[in-house]
Amino acid sequence: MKRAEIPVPTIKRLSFYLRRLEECAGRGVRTISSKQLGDALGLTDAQVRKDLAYFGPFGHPGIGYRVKELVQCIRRILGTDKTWKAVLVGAGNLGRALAAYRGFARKGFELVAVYDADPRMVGQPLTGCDGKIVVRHVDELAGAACDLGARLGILAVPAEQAQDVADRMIAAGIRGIMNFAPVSLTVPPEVAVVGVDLAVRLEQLSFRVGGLLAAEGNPDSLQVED
Amino acid sequence: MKRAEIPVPTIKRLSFYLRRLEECAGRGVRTISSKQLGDALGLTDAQVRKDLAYFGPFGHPGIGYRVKELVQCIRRILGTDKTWKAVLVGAGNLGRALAAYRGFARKGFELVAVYDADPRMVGQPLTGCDGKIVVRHVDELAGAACDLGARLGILAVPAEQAQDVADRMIAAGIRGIMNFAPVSLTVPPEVAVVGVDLAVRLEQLSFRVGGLLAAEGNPDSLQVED
DNA sequence: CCCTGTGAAGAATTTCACAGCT
DNA sequence: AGCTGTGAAATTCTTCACAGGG
Repeated sequence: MKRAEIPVPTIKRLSFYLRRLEECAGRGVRTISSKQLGDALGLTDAQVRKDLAYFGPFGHPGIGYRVKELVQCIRRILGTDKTWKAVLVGAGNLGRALAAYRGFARKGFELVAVYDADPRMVGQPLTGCDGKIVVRHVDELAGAACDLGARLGILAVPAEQAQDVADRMIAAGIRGIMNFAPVSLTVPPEVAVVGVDLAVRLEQLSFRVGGLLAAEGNPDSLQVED
Repeated sequence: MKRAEIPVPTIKRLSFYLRRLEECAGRGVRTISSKQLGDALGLTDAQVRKDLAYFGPFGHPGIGYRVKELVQCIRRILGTDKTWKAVLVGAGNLGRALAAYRGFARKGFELVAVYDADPRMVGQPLTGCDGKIVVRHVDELAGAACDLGARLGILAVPAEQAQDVADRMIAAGIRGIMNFAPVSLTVPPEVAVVGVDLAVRLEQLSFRVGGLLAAEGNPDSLQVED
């Protein structure tokens, strides 16, 4: 098998395959066919096979894919077989909810520090996260990656401050940013950014329920996973 | 201009155009060229023009696009020129953070009720949201859309309950669901679903920073807005 | 027979490049 | 000159369809 260029859509679907496979593994399912996996996600069997085949011949003809084996492989591809340390900036409503979110730890992401610019927040302990994390002032962010070993940053500050904080994160050695602020960040090419803008998602929903196309009785696909 | 089929990627980008345009409008910018708008979002000028031209000849040759005019048009296309009423199910960490999130109201989404299955939650008032919203029991959801006029539902419950609650929402008349649970929902074709799975996004970030491709020194695009 | 991996065909999307308006 | 709207070309992605293994 050749190491071709992997399509971007394939990479996005990998996470959904993994999610479903982990669920199957939890239910004790041993093997799954491309058809079964695809049906659960609204994809064709050919799509599933082609996606997975980019990374190696994981399937077993006549059998399908071994669930536990495939889970391991996809985790390694996505990089979630290792533990990632992350810092969070912004201890407002959203930031605190994110800090308390169990899903991060479950996927191997460890929050090592939380920062905020508001002096009233600084020094407060965070509820919900098992560790004894205390909010620090954002000025202490410099060097965080070196000192704490963090390579990922979660950005949960207002739009106006997002670019500035992103710059500080990068200066501190952060290599990947999960951006909850409703702006497009400008970053050097070696830094990765994934955006999570709730307003944007809401607009997609609004469009599909009552936007221009829906108003014209268009029987389009109404599912948007990503 | 003919009413052709609009590409899905175009629809997704519309939200990002709008976000940028609203920011420009706020700074008093009157007109913007496809080049300027594209650069801010990492797209080509041709892409921007083609996307916008699907919906009408909004541009003015030699001038560009009038910002306020275009904001209005895109809002109408997306359906965010109207107010949408929504219910939220799940008053845990995430649910409460979402209820307090100002961005919803700012985009014209009005939260009219919040539900939870935990009896300890029921009856508690929600902090952060200006209204006097009290958590109700999820059994009261039936008929919510009729009674309160809600057409959108925000699903912030654990994965195990997500499908069941989605079914109840649909029975209650909800037509669009924003799903924060890490599962793919099965819904009738006339119901729209947009998923927001933080674990999935985190995996995308992990992949780009240290996954299989990154490990091989691949100089791919590291930006994922959506 | 059931299932995967894959070349080839087909469909969708992006980029190019240029006519035409200001 | 500067900029849009748009066919046509180029590219990317998905589906088809079948050879071959279990």
